[in-house]
Amino acid sequence: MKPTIYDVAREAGVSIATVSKVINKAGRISDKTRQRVYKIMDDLNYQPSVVASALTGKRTNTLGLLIPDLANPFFAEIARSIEDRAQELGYSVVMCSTDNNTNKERKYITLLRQKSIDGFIMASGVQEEKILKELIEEKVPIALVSQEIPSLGIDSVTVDDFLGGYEVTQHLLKLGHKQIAVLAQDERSSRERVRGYRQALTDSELTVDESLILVADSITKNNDVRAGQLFDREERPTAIFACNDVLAISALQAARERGITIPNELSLVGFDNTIMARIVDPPLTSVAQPIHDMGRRVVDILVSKVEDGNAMKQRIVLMPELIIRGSTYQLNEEE
Amino acid sequence: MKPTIYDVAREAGVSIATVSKVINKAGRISDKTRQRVYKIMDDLNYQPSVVASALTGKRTNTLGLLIPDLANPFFAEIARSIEDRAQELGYSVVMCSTDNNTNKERKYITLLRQKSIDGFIMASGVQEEKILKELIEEKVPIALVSQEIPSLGIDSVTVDDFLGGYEVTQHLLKLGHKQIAVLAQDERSSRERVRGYRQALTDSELTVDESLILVADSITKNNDVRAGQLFDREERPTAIFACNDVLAISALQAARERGITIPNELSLVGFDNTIMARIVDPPLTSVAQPIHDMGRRVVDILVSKVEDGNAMKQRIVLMPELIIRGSTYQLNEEE
DNA sequence: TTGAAAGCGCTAACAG
DNA sequence: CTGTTAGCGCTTTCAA
Repeated sequence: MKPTIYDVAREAGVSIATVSKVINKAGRISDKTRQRVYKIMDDLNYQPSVVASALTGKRTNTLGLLIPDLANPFFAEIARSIEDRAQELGYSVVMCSTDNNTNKERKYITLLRQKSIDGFIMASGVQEEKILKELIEEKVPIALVSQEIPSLGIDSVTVDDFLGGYEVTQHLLKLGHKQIAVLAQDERSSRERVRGYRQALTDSELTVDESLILVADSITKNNDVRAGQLFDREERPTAIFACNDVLAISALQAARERGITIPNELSLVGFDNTIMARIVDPPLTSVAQPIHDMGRRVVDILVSKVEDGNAMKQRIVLMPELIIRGSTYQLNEEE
Repeated sequence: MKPTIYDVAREAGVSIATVSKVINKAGRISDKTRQRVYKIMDDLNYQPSVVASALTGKRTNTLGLLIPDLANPFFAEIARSIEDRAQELGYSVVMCSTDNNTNKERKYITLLRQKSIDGFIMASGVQEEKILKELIEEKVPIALVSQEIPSLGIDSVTVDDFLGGYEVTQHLLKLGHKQIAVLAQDERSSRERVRGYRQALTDSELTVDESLILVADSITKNNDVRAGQLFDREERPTAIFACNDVLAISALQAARERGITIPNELSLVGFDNTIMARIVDPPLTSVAQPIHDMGRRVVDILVSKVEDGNAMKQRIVLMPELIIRGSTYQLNEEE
């Protein structure tokens, strides 16, 4: 059997209260007893039970992470950075892939609440505000990453999607592109990026051609079809801004299948700057999100809320960075 | 405050024991009381506390997953499939990226044991057998995935790495390659793959040129340098077998930098068939592991051990599948 | 500086 | 079929 606090107390010839105090570095314990207790704990290889201590109202030191899809490189990287920071602060994290499905979100949340986790990080694009409201009402600490819901005033760490979209578009405009298509996802972040795109066009006194903006259906995998639509138009766009690298790469493949060369005949920009952007050929111009930082900050925020109920609310917006690679190119004059 | 079993009991006018029984569908309860209790639980939005029930010796319904690196696409996919299956069976999973670092492994294991998780899945290439032995002695359920340690007789789900290496090599031999280099990692699985490579050569009555086998140091990121070494030899190999896609892709990039075209001047094979294999150009011939199946099976095994202490031990070996894509090519006669 | 004892929410005999 | 009660391992007053 695993030793309990009673075993330690008995061996050390003290009461369990004393042992508890030395474990938690609480109260005043004489150096002598403290040493003795430490020694016994060591000898017995005693590990306090988090379960028991949680039952008395202490924390479980466990966070829940709701994320759309762990197998997606972007989210996998976020998950990793979150996990690293959590670990540094003494927390474990249980991860749940939601596929952005409201039912799964619900299920996971109930499940994790039964397990008394200390707080939630939502990287999932929670659509149902009700879910979040309930959590807030019950004072469960939450922090969002890579999404924000201004109306609820929840702490969050995001990247300035609007700016990202704006910069991408400006970059393409500078290269001489006027026919810039957009491949978006049905998500808040995509919408912001598209807003940036519109703004950049407007600022350059160009009109927005709505037919160039395609929203991919997030469930079905028919992204290629979408991209295809763009290529099969009579007047093919000279550039595509994809709202994430996955979309960009499906466009890249669709182009390849049609013998359209990138960047000569088509410039392509992605978003997220995942590992995939670096390995395709030509390497993909993409907008980098400071993933590492985002994970770290969101954990810091959540933990501060967990450990101090009325920690200051914060909404952190980090800057995106356009990483220019080989997939974008000066438009030829003659075209 | 969250309602407790007492609140439910009081409202329903029964004892907590009765409530406990309806929650756990144990004992015999009249339909009438059951319905009443259910109704109250619903009205109060009562959620039983896993923490409290765990303290009485029941399970936490939580598994620990030790994995080298969540940000690595191969492991991310495994993690996702494990999580999906666990969720189906009512378990949550705590994920820990170990970087194959023994200290981290130790730390995570202690941490998770304090939290009374029900069992461990090790996808991490645990080197220190002692760690595992301890766990086994203390009867903590464990299952390995993507690695096996025959000496300890631990349940595991793996792919036949030897066969994978063998098939890759045969494929290359059939294409006429004789100078086949290997890029390996310092891991058990790589060693098996290399063993398959050697066997295939031997079976074709070719001698193994040890200088063609390079083992990458897993920590430093100098894979490119390794690949470079191969290209800068006087007699350049005509094919490279990389023991995983990441290595393959660094070789691909090194080749690209040197203007060596694939597959004309160099055939390249990877392993794992991650998403990366599909998106590079040319697409990478790679060995597919049935990741989805592996995750599922390993969870099934672990859960069966958790729920039935003396479930049968199993070591499952699944078959790899060589996926031939554009990166491997018939060697020209004249060369 | 230490210890006795109550209690956290639930389970599992056991008794009725 | 239902209730009483003694823990599970730990924290936390409150006394000593």
